[in-house]
Amino acid sequence: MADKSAHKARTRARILDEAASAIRTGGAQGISVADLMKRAGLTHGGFYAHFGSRDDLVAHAIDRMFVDSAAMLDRHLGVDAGAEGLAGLIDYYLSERAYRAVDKGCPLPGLLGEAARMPPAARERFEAGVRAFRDRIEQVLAKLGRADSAALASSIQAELVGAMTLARSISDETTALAYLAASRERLKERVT
Amino acid sequence: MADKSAHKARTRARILDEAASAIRTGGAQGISVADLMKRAGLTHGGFYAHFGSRDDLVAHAIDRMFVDSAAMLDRHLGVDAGAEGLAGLIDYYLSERAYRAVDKGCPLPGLLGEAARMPPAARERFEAGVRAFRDRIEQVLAKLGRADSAALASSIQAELVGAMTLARSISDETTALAYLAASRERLKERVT
DNA sequence: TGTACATCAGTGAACGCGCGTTCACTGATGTAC
DNA sequence: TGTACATCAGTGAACGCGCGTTCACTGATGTAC
Repeated sequence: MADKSAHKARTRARILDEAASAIRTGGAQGISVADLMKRAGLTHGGFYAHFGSRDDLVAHAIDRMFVDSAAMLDRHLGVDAGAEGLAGLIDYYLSERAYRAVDKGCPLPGLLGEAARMPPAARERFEAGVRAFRDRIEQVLAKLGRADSAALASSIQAELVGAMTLARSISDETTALAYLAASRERLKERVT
Repeated sequence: MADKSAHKARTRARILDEAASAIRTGGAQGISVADLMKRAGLTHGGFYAHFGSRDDLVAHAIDRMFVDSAAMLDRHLGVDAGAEGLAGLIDYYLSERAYRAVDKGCPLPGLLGEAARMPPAARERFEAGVRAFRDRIEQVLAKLGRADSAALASSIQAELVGAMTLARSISDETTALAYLAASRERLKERVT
């Protein structure tokens, strides 16, 4: 019995992993139940033993994605992070590595455009993730004594996600990487 | 005969208008041929007298959207535009009015996320639009004597589209408008 | 330890539906005489 | 000016397809005696 339910939990986690990866690449609208189950090595009928509906899966997958994202923020903006922490986050967030790892990393660039059209449960999770990201940046700025920490945090988040989304939308790599480099340098100037 | 073909051209333009509006709201993936034709007051079968396929329509609609967008840029960044022109563009682009007019205005925020998944013809048009937008900003900055005009133009474009896309993705209006205000002020500081 | 039974994760055929696309047609309009 | 014909924008039924979802089933595993 214990073995059986552990097995089920592992299968569910595998489906969620595949969903998170597929959504980052193709958007929440772009995934199909049958496709996902095939990627997880299963047949589509078994899906409903794990999730109530496609929308239910999307909401959980988005939750999952922001857990990874929060871990990334913690690594750079830990308790004692100062200006170097922020600079490290900027370099990492807009790195060539992050640019290429479309199926991993921050879920914001991939989801931004369709957030407004998401089913309510998924959207709530999405917005909580956006807020948490912004608040972490603001906390560091406030600790650095910036009076305008709230507005500056919003502005920095906007440029971070804007630059990555733009870069990913462009097919010419040189141009795409130039966008990342330009925003990396500008952003670091702005936080120091 | 002349009347007939003029009539057909007008119908085609009406379909394109509806498509541009629907794509801005629901994305290129989100429109359906039948839905579009109904909005234009026609039945779906007639669609193929005007366009070769759904993809063909999407490509033309995106072209169309960037024509409107170029007109907006011209208004603010005309031949003799200086710093005030840029500031005007920023205020306009991130205005509450532009935020609410999802079905008009700049096509970038709505299309960014799915650009990478668009059919080739549509994507080419999209990228030409992104380039034209960036280049216009760079020209003004260069004329103002900014040595870093290329990188700064990219960075400004990233924050412009990032702030609007973020704002549109958030359901709480106060928070959304705060994003716009924060980036408006920061961006104007950066270009003066 | 061995056998009989219960559980339940996963299978695969089937459903209704909306989609993009095709096509035979209609009927208003423009042309020829 | 009036009639007969040609054109063609738009109609609406039909198609094949992939989708999300349902469901009767199978067969491996865990439990009871």
